[in-house]
Amino acid sequence: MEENNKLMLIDGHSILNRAYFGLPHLTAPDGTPTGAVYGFLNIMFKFLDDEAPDHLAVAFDLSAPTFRHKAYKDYKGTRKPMDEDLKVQVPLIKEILKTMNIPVVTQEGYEADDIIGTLSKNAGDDGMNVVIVSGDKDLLQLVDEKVTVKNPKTSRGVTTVTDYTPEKVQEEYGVTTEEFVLLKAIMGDTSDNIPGVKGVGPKTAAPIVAQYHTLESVIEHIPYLRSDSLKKKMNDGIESMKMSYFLASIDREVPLEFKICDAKLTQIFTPEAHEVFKKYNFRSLLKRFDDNEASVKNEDFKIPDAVIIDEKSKAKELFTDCRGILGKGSSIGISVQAADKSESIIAFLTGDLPEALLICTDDDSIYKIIPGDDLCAEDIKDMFVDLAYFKHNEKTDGHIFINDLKKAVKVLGDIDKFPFEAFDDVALMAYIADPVAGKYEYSDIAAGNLSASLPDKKELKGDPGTISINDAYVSYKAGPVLLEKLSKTDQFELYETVERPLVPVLADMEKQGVRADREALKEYSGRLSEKIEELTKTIYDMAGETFNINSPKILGNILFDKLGLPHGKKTKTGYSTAAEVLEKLALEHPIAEAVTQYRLLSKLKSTYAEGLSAFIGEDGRIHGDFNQTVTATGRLSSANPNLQNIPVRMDIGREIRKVFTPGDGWLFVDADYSQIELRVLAHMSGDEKLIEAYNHARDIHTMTASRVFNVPFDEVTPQQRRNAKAVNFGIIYGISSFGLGKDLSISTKEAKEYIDSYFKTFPGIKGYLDGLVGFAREKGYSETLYGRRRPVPELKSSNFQVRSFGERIAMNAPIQGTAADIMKLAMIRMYKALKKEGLRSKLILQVHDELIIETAPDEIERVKEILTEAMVHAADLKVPLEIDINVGKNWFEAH
DNA sequence: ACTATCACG
DNA sequence: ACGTACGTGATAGTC
Repeated sequence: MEENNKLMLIDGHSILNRAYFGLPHLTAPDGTPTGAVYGFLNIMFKFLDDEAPDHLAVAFDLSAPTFRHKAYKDYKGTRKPMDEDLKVQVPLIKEILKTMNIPVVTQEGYEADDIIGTLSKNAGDDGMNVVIVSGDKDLLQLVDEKVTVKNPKTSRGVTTVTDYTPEKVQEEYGVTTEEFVLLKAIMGDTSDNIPGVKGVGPKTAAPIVAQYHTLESVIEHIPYLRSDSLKKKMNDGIESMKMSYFLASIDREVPLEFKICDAKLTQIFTPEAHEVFKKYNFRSLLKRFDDNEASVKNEDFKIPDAVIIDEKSKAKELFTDCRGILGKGSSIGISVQAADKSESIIAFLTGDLPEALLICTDDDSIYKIIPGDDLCAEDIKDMFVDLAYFKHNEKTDGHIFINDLKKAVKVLGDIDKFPFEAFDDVALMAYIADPVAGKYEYSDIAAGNLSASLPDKKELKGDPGTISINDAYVSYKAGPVLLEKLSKTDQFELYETVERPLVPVLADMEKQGVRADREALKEYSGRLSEKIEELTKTIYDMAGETFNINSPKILGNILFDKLGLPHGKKTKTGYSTAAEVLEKLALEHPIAEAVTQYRLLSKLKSTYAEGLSAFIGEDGRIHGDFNQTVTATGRLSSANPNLQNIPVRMDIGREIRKVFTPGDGWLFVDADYSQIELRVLAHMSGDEKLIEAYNHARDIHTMTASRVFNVPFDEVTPQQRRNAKAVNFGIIYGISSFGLGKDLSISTKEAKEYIDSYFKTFPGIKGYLDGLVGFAREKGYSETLYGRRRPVPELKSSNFQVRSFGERIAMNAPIQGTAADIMKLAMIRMYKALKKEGLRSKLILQVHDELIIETAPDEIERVKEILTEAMVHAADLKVPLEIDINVGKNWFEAH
C-alpha cells in the first residue's frame, strides 16, 4: 500500500463564495449566518467521500494586499466589498476546520492561488496525485498529469462538478494548461480584475495562443495577425497584456513553512467538531459522526434493509402474516411510495397506482412490495385494501400506522369506499400531541418522539426508496408511543372522533375541488390591468419620475425623501409604507391614495386573478390542499392555492367570487356560523349576561353596545355598534387597551374605559379570561372544550413582551380552537349525512366558519336541511349555534 | 431565506 | 415602563 498518494487542496474563499451564493441563507439557532459554512462543509465532505485523499489542506488569502496585486494599483478599486453575512463566516469556517484537525494555510503577501500552486507543485514533485477544489478558473494553469482541478457549481441546491484534466482544458479552451495564463493575459478576466487586451475575447485569443504558445512569441507575431484591426488592438494592448500575464501567473515557489506532511488527515470527527456542529445545527452533517464514533445513541434505532417482494405468492404470504400480527393485537407500519406525479391531483384523475408499498412488521423486518412478473400494481392495491377491510371488520387491537393518510389514499383509494378507520395517522397524532412542532414528516416524528435523528426527505432527495423505508419504520416505531401520549393527555378521543374521521372529508373535498372560470378570471385580470396602468402613470406624474411602486424601499424613498412627506413609524429596513401609514399621508398628498389603490389592484391581479388561474386544472377546477397539521389552534389551513382568503370585504375584490361556480345546472349552498367564537366564549365562560344576551338578541354587537354604553337597544348608533364589535373581537384576541385603541383610532385610555365597561357588563368574562391565563401558566398549555391542547411556553418568559403574547395566546387559543373543533365536527356530520342519504352533492370548501356545498338542483332543500342540522347541532352549548345559509349560482351570490 | 404587505376568518 | 391585538398563506422585493 502506497503512503502519501493523494493530496486535496481546497481554495477556501472560492468555495465559501460558491456555497454562499448557491445556497439559501441559513442561520444557526442563535442567528449567526451559517449558510456558506454549511455549504462549504457539504462540498468538502462530498469530495472527501469521492476522492478519499489522505492529505487535505485549505488555503485562504489574507486580507492584506499581495505582491502580485500591489503591482497593479487599480486592483482594489473595482472589487466589491464582501457581504457582511459572508464576511463573518470566514473566521467561522477556519475555526471549524481547526476543530477537525484540517490545516488552514495562509501566507502573508500571497494569495491562496499561490499557496495552492506551490503545494501542488511540491506534492506533484513528490509523486503525489493532487486534487484542487476551486470555483475559480484561474487555477486551471496548474493542471497537469498529476494535478486535476475540480470545479463544483451549486445551483438550487444541486451540486455538479466539472473535472479539469489537461484534456478537458484543451477541449474547453483550445489551449494547453501551460498556455492558459497567456490566454487569460489576452482575453482578460473581469471577475479577477485582469484587464487583458481590450476588445479581444476568448474566441479570438485562443487560436493566437494555440499558434504562438508564448508571450514573447505572440508579441513578436502581432504584425502577422489576420486583420488590421486585430493588429491594432493587440499592439495597443501589449503593456496591458504583459501586466495581465504577470497578474494571472500563479507563483509556485512561495516560501512556506507548511509542509505536505502537515496536511496528513488524522481524526476529523473529533468531539470538539461534534460540539460545534451541534451548536450550529448542522444536523445532516452530524450523522457523519455517528459512523465514526459511537458518540450518539442511535444504537437501538437500526433501520433494517427492505426485503423485496415481487411475486404474488410471497405477497399473499406477507399479507396473511400481517393479518396474524394485527389479530394478536400487534401493529405494523406502512408507507406508500408513489410515482412522481402522485402528489398532485393527477393521481386522482388518472387513478395512479403506488410504485411500491412498504410494510414494517417488526423491529427487524421491512418488506418492499413492488410490481413483478406475476404481481401488478393493481394486485398490490387490492391486497392492501383487503388488509384494511380485515382490520376494519375484525376490530382487532392491532394498528396500521401510516404517516399522512390523506395523501396515501389519493394514490390508493376510492375515497368513498376506503375504510379510513382502519388506519392510524402518526402525523395527525403527533400534531395533536404537539401542534406547534411545525412539521410531521418521519424525520420530525422520529426526532420528537423517538429521540432519533434521521436524514430528512430533503437530504434523501433522489432516493425515494430510503425515504419510504424510513417512513414505514418510523410510523411503526412511533405509532404506539403516540397512542400512549394521546391517552395520557386525554386527547385520544379528540383524535378518534375529530381528526381521524376528518381525513376522508378533506380528501374528498380536495378530490372534488372547486370549479373556476379561467376566461372570466382573464377578463377580470384585464380590467385590473387597465386601471393599474392608469394609476401607475398618475403615480409617476406625481412623483416626477418612474420607479418600482412594488418596492416598499424605493416607494419609501420617493414618499419620504423626495416628496418630504412626514414618515410615521419605521421598520427595520426603512420607512413603513403600510396601508395605515398611507391612510394618514392621504391628507398630505394625493399620491398616497393612488398608491393605496395601486396596491389594492395589484394584489387582486397578482395573487388572485393570475395566481388562481395557475391552479385551474384540466378539469376546470381548483384542487387546493386543506392542511390538517399546520395551525397551533386546531384550525385548518388552505394552500396551493389558499382558498380561505378569497377577497370579500371590498366590492372590487368580492367580484372575484363570481368565477367560482358549481357544475352546470348545480348550485352552491353556503352556510356560515354567526359569531361562533363569541358563542363559544359565552358557553365556556358561563357568563350569565352573555348567555342571556345570546338567548334574546339576534345582534350581539348591538346588544353589547347597548349594555356597554348604557343606551336602549333600539337607540344604539352605528358608531356605537362598530365600537362594540371591535371590543368583542378584542376579547377574543386577548384584549389590550392599546390594541383596541389602535383598531378604533381612539386613545389607549378611552379604549381601557370601553374594556372596563365591558367587563362590568359581563362580569363572568373577566374571571374566565384570567382563569385561562392562570390555567395555562400552571399547566404549560391551554385547552379547548374538546381537550385540544396548545403549549404556551411564552408565559414563562422573563421578557414582558413575550409573556404578554403568551397571555393573549392563552385567552385566544381555547376560543378559536373550540370553534375550530366544532366546525370539524360539523364537517364530519355533513359528510356522513350526504353519504348516508346517497346524495350527489359535495362539501367542497371550508373557510373557518363557513361551509360550501356544491349541490345538485334536486337536492337543494335536503342539503339545506342537513347542513343546518349538521352545523347547528355539531355541539350542544349553553347558547344556540346559529347559521346564515344562502343559495347561489356562484360564490359571490351564495355568500 | 427573510421582510413587508395584504387577503381572509 | 415595557409594545401589542388571535390565526393563516401568497406575492414581490431584497439579501
